[in-house]
Amino acid sequence: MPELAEVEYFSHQWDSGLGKPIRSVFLRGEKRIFRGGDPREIPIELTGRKLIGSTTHGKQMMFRFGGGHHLGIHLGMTGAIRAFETRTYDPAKHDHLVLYQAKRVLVFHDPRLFGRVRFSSGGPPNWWTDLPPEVLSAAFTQSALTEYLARHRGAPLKALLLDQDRFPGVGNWMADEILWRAELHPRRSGGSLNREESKRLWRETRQVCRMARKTISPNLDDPPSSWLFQHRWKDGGVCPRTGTGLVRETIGGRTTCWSPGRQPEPRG
DNA sequence: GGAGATGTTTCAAG
DNA sequence: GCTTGAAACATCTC
Repeated sequence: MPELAEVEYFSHQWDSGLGKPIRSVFLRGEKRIFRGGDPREIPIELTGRKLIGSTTHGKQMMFRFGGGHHLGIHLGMTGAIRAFETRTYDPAKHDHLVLYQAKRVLVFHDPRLFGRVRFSSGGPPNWWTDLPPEVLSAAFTQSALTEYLARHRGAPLKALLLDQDRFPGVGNWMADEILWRAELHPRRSGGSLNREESKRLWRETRQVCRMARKTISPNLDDPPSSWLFQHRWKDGGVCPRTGTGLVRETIGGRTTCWSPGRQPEPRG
C-alpha cells in the first residue's frame, strides 16, 4: 500500500505514545522482517525507554527512543502501523512487533513480509543518515534530474521514477500520476526528453508529492476524482482530462496506467 | 484455482 | 564497470 504520503500517515499512528515509556515488547520472531539484524536486541534495549520522536523519509520511517536507540520501519507492500488504546492486547497473526506502554500498544503489522524493521543503538545509523535527498528538498534540482535522465538514457521513465535512490517515496501509483500530469508516455526513455519535457517531469514530480502529502497524509483519504488515481484500477476507466479510455500494461515490471490521448506513444 | 497486488533485493545478461 | 530487466520473496483478495 504505502508510498510517501501513506507512510507519513502511518508514522503518526504512534504519536499517542510519544513521551511514554515502553513496558514490554512482543516479537513474532519472523526472521525475514528483521533481516540484517538481531531482533532480540529490541526488547533488551527498549524496555523502560521512552518513545521521543518520529520522522519519515520517502518510504522509510524512523522512531527515536531514549538512550539513543533508533527503530527503522519500512512498510513494504502490505505493512501497517497501528496503535490501540488498551491495557491488554493479544498480538494478531501478522503482528511482528508490539510495543506495550501503560495504556496503549504500538503495533507493526505485515502479512506479506515485504516490510522491514531495523534497530540501532548509539546515534542515527548510516542507513538513515545516508538516504538520498527527498523530492521536496532543495537538493532535488532540475539539473540533477536532467543529469540522471542522461545517465539512464535507455530505461523507461516508469522504471526510473520507481528508483528510490532518486525519487524516494514515489511508488507505483504516484509514478503513473506524475507521468500523466507531465503528458509523458511511461515507455519514453530517460534520454529522449527535451528540455521542456524534462522540466515538466521535474515540476510534476514535486507537485504530485506535495499534493499527495496534503490530501492523503492527514487521514489516509483518497485523492479527488480529478486525479488519475481514482480511475487507474477500474476496467474501462476513463481519463478525467481527455474523456478517452485509459490503458494498462506492465512497464518497468509494474502495472502501469496511462492515457493515450494525453501521453503520446514514443516513436520506434 | 489462478492471477495479480501502492515494494525491494539480487542476480545475470547486455 | 555500468545499465537494464526479470525473478524471488509470502500472503491475501478478487
